[in-house]
Amino acid sequence: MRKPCCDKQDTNKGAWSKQEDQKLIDYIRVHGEGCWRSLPQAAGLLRCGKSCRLRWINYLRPDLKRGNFAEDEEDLIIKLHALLGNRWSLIAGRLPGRTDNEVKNYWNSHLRRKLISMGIDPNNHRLNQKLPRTQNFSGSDTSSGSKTQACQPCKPRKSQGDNDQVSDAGSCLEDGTCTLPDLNLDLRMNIPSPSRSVPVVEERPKCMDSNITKELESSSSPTLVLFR
DNA sequence: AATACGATCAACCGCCAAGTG
DNA sequence: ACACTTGGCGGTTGATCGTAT
Repeated sequence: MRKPCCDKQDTNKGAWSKQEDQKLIDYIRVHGEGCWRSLPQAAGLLRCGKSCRLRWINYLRPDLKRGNFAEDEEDLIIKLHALLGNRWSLIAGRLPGRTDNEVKNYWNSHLRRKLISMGIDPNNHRLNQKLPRTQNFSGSDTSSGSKTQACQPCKPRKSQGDNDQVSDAGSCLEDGTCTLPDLNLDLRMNIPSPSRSVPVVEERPKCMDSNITKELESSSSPTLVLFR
């Protein structure tokens, strides 16, 4: 039997109140992030540590960029998804100010549909021959362009979740349905001139960045529907 | 105006991997 | 080497809001 992450009976659940937000912000301002398990008690919150972490990362962090996704952000998400599959944290790591949750939600609510409407299978980024594909991506033709075939070389982080997404990986190379685009990926957001502290991806901790870079570099198979 | 329906997004859940003793 | 703890991730759920009927 798995141990719960915290003593559920003493914790609040559901939407956060302003007071709770403020407590969390105040505490992290003083003590910094980390030690999520003990944080709630220390901060005087009746929440489990996981909940605090999520709230901070997805909503309260000062460097979050909220609001609609720009067209270049959309394109980047699609490209990265073609490469990485549902590895939202990695994708979000290339989008300054965006969280994995936000990217995931945006994918599921907007981009998936968009690809489908273009006749592209959002799981493997391959053109679905049966569907019409007369529409431009993103409604305008500025960022859309050559639609090339894609498949997914990504290796799932774990054996479960991604499986269905990547099961098809590489198959397009074999079955010859995919034309080979030149993989012209500039997988980084251009930040015009950040007036302040939007953290650039390089700041992302751990080895994430080097991993993704390696992955991209080693990705010899053209997997993307490119929008350019 | 009321209701139904769909879309969106914040939050939770369960699993996994890394770290530690 | 093993067990346990903790942080992090992706999938899913449910509340809320907007739109159509």
